[in-house]
Parts: sequence; C-alpha cells; structure tokens
Amino acid sequence: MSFDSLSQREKKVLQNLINHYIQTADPVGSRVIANKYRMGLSPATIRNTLQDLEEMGLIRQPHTSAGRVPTDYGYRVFVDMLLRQEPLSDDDTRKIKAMIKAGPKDLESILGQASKILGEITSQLGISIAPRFEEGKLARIDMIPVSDGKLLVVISVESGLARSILMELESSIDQAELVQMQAVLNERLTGLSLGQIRKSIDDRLRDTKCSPRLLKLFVDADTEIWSMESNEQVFIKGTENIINQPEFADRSRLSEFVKFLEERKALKELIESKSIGEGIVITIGSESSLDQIQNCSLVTSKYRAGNLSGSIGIIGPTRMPYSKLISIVEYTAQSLTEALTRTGDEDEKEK
Amino acid sequence: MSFDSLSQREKKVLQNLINHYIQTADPVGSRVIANKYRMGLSPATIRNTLQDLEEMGLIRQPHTSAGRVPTDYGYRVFVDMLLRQEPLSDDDTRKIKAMIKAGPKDLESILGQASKILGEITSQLGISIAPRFEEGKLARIDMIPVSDGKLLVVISVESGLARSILMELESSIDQAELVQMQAVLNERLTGLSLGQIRKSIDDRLRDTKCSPRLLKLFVDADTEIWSMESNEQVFIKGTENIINQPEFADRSRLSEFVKFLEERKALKELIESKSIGEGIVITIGSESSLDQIQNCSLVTSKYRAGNLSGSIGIIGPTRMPYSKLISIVEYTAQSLTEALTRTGDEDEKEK
DNA sequence: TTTAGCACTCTGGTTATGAGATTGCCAAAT
DNA sequence: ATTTGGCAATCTCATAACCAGAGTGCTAAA
Repeated sequence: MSFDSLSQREKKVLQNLINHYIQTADPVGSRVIANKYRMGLSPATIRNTLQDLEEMGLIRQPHTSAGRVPTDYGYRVFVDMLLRQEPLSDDDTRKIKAMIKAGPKDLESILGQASKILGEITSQLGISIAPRFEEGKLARIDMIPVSDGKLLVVISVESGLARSILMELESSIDQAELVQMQAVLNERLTGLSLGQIRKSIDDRLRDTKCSPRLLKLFVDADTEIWSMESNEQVFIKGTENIINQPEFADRSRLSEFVKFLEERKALKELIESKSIGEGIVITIGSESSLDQIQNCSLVTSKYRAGNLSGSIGIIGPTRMPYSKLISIVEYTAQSLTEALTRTGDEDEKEK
Repeated sequence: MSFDSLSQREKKVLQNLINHYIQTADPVGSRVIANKYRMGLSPATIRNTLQDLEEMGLIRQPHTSAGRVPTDYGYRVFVDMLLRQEPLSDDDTRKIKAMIKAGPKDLESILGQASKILGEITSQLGISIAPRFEEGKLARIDMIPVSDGKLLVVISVESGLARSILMELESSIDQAELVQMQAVLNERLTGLSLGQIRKSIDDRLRDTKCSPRLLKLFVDADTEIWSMESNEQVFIKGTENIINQPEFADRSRLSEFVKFLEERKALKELIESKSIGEGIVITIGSESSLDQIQNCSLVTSKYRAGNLSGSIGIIGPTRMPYSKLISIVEYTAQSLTEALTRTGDEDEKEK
C-alpha cells in the first residue's frame, strides 16, 4: 500500500469520517468530526485535512457545501489499514451455533440456513454457494433405474458429499448392462477429480466393451454429469434488508440489482473468482467491475467441506459496517467448515 | 354470481374502465370512457352509471374528484363475467415451446425454466412449485452408502420421478443389514403413497428383524423421508418486473413483499390451497387474506407429472392483464404436463 | 500551525400558486 | 323517463419562490 504516507491525523480523520458515514448515510462535515469525535482540533483545521484527503482521492464532496463521503478508494485504505476487527457479540455467536445445530443435516439445508442467518445478523444480503464439485475426487458412482428410460446417477466424492442426476435414455435399460457399466466406471475413474474426468473421459473409456448406448451418456461432451453448472446451488437471503437502504433509492437501479441477484450466475462467478486464498476477502464497489453492484461491497470467505471448498459472504452497500461483518462472515465460515467436515477425515478431529 | 343484475351498459362501462385502468394505472374518469371507447353517450350519463357501480362496491374513488378505480370485488365480477380470454400470441407460444425443449430434462431445471419464461412473457412474477410427492405411490426405494455414517436414500415414485435424501447415522453401516433393510422396505411399502406410508409406517415395520439402528431412520416420527417439507422446491423468477410497478411505490410495502417471497413457505401453501380443481384459478387481492399481497392477484394452474400434480402461476398487482395471463398460464401448464408425462404412461400418448 | 471570522454556495423542506381533471347535481333538452 | 349541458366545488400535482441550515474555502490573526 502506498498510503503509509498518511499522517496520524489524516488517518484518524478518515477513520472517524467513515465510521460516522456508515452510521448516518449523510455526508460528514468538519464540525461533526471535530466535536463529536473530540479530536481537540477546531473544524477549520479538520477542513484543511479534509482537503488533503480529497486531493488524494480518498473522499469526495457530493456537491459544494455538502460534507464529504468516502470514495471506494477511501474505503479500501480504511479496510486495509485502519480497520480494527470487532469481536463477535455473544448473541451472534449463539445464533450462528444454533443455526448449525438446528434443521436437517444435508448440504442444501445447511447452506440455506447459513445464508439466512448471515442476512439476519448482518442486515445485509447473506449468500452461500455450494462447494465446487469439480475439485472433488470420485469415491464411487451408483446407478439406479428409476423408471423405464430414466436413470438416476449418484456421484459420491471423497469426504461424504454426493449429488445425483437424473438421465434420460431413449429405451429401457438392461440390468446386466447397467451393472457392468457401473463396475467399469468405478474401476477406472475412482480417485480422479471430476474435473479431470471430464477432460479425459473419452480416452479412459475408449476400449470398454460396455453397451455403447449407455456409454454415450457418460462420455458425451455436453453431459451434465461431470460438469456441474447448476446455478441453483446459490442461496441468497435477506433481500428485504437492503431494499430500504438509501443506496437503492433509485428504482431502476434496484430493479437491475434484483435481476442480477436472480440470475445468480454472475454473482456466483464473481464470488468464486474473488475467494481464491484463505480467509476473508473484501471487494469494494468498482473493484468488481460489474455495473449492477457499483455501489456495493462484498465480504466473502471460503469454507471447506472435506476436500472441497465453497464460498459464503454478504453483499450490501459500500457503506457497510466492515469491522463487524468481517467477524461474522469469518466465524460463520469456520462453523460451516466444522459442520461439513465433522464426520469423516480423522486428521480433522485432532483440531 | 349475484351480478346478473348488471345492466348491459353497466357491464360495458365496468369493462372499459378496468381495461383502461389496467393499461394506465391512473384513475379513470367519465370523459375517457365516453370519448375514447365511443360509447355514444355523454360523460354525464357515464357519470350516473359510475355512481351506480360505486354503490354496488365494484369501483371506488381514491379521493373526491379523481376518476374511479376497480375494487377487488370489481375485478372479481370482471373476471367472472366480462372477461374474453385472449388467444396466445404466436411469439409466446414459440417461446414456451422452446423453453420446454431447451436445457436439461430433470424436474428442477424444467421448473426453473418454466418460472423464468412465465416471468418474462407476462412481465409479472413467474412461479412454479414442484409436484407434491406425498400423493405419489412408491415404486422402489434404494440405499447407497456414501461414506462412513452417511446414507443416500433414493425414493422413486410411479411415473418416473425420484428424490434423494442424505441421512446421517452414528456409526458405519453393515452392507448385509442394508440389503436386508432395503428388501423389507421394498416388499412392504411399494405401491403405497408416501402420505400413507408416513402415517402407518410404524405398524407396517413393527415385526421385522432388521437392525433396529437402521430401522429407526425410517420410522422416526420426524424423519424427513416421507414428509417432504422442502421449501426449496419453489421457483420464483422475474422480481425485477414488478419492482417498478406503481403498486410497490411504498418502500416498506415492497420490503414486506420481497420478504414474503423469500420465505416461500406461505406462498407455496397459498397456491397449493387454491389450486384444487382443474384449470385456471384466479385469486384477487384480499381474497387471499395475506397482508403482504393485498394488492396482488394470482393466476395459477395445476400441472401434472405422471400421477403427481404441482402448481405454476404468476403473481402481480391486481391491475394485471388477466385476459392475456390466463392463456399464458394455461398453455404453460399444459406444456409442462406434456413434458413431464411424455415418457411413461401409454394412455397419454394417444392424445 | 492553528483558529476565528466571513462571504458564498448548495440542499431540502415549506409554502404558495395555479392549471387541470373530475365530480355531483340541477335544470333544460330529447 | 332518460340524457345532456352547464357549472360550482374539490382535490391533486407540478412549479416556483423562499428561507433556514449546513458546510466550504479563504484570509488574516493568534
């Protein structure tokens, strides 16, 4: 960061300004900073500092003779240098714990719960995204004929996650063929990641003596089995929280935003592209380069489910209480990892 | 209907008024009705009729010296007596057909698509709800150990639908026990509806010699297997369409509405409670007695998937173009039924 | 380097005003 | 008996005018 150049006073002023703006949504003037935050300086002095900060591009004036508001850049500096992470309140801790405990234990229910609780306790939009199956290593594959011409394929990956896909065939299925196919698949593909399988399945199954009709289902380039595009595995809760925020006063903006949420795909890709490393990632406004969320920030984190990893996070106006949100998202991701990894791997148990 | 008492003129006036109001969202005055709709009568005469209609509770004035707007009751009469169903446009027909063809063929994808297309071509909120499994007769039940302590149970019902549930056990599973359990379940429960099973499972499995540990999973009163509460099987698309409608100008109202949509459960129950008979059902404003959608109407219909039935529909402001929407929902439900029943039952094929 | 003072600017709420739309009703016309 | 023209009355909505309030930037003094 090139902003070590900020003086102590400038930091303090920026910090107070942002904190105040986060609470009120109103441009902050020199008077407020001087008096309310007891900096021992007169408003006039603060004004000078504010001018400096504005020149650096950290804050701006909506119009002459309004107070200042932070720019995206200002938030960035704030988040990187000035943020003191606020510890999680007992109440919130309890709620998150309870969320994990309650309800059914399957992945989807848990993720649904997680996004709901995130939305509730942050008063922002809570998001959770299912783990990326492509990274998962195939543990076994099962096939169940559901009715004439319909076949349920169950893909189990290591660490206990599974998903099922309903396939359609033209004609009914011969039981023997099925058993043979299943055996071959299990023998040749177990241990490989779904991503690997998708790329190389053609080669790996070339010389089998399976029914070509069945085989086709699995090697077809556009088969859904190995790819996992399902957009539906994104859970978003708490839209009502942000509708009232002044940032969405503009109707068409709100409409665009809601549409963006509903499509899910873009959001999913954005979040997955951001959460590459470990820990919390914060994306502020224009840093995402998506029009629909120019005035929004994301606080995201990875969680793990066995060997797989997915993402959760919140989204709301850039004017959000970062210091609280970080703790909440962090703790929720942790809890989720625990819940989803609890059974299974022994190397996890020591922790 | 007690409104055979309406004179020809009154009918015509009400009809024109509602049609105009649906387009403009502005209270309609006597002048407009007289001139624009060429009734061959002066505004003054229309005014008299309007007073009569108001006395009957079919229309009302937002304030003195505004035009009139329909009441819920007025819409009801309009829909029941005055509506001329508008034929589906070729364009829409094509879109619906294409929607069914494209994309994956599993239930969830299709329903997702259906709600999306409904939202798009109606410019309202498109909704689709998965079939009610409880009515389905069990065809077979399969169990797949996914990892230590996790068991995937696949419930197939007649006519080719299936759903799977991940169960958690305390300890790992013995293969032999599993096979036996599966055999017993299939033997004793096949052909019964899931609803029946839930009620009587306790009795039906009492005298088995299966592992009690496994048995517990299936007979436990609160087991998810037979009940099927999953709220997630509700698809809602097109929220951006209605946000701009003047009916949702009020922010807190919009917020409540969005919250209501997000919870899904209430909406699901409402729609399922309405769509009992065959064909289109229209629910207008206060007829639903749910606060959050007092100024909304629903146009819903059942569809069938083999022996099961689910619901689709749209929701939007009471001021909606009923005559178009009915055709759209009707045709979509038909197409859905065809798509989901296509394979299987032979008595369908003749049609 | 900080501060007080001051002219200047812009917003936002309040009020006033007036045009426009529509009604209800009465009396005249059909 | 019905329909219509005329007209006063009412209410909304958009526009303009106004003013208090908040905040700035700059200069000169502390």
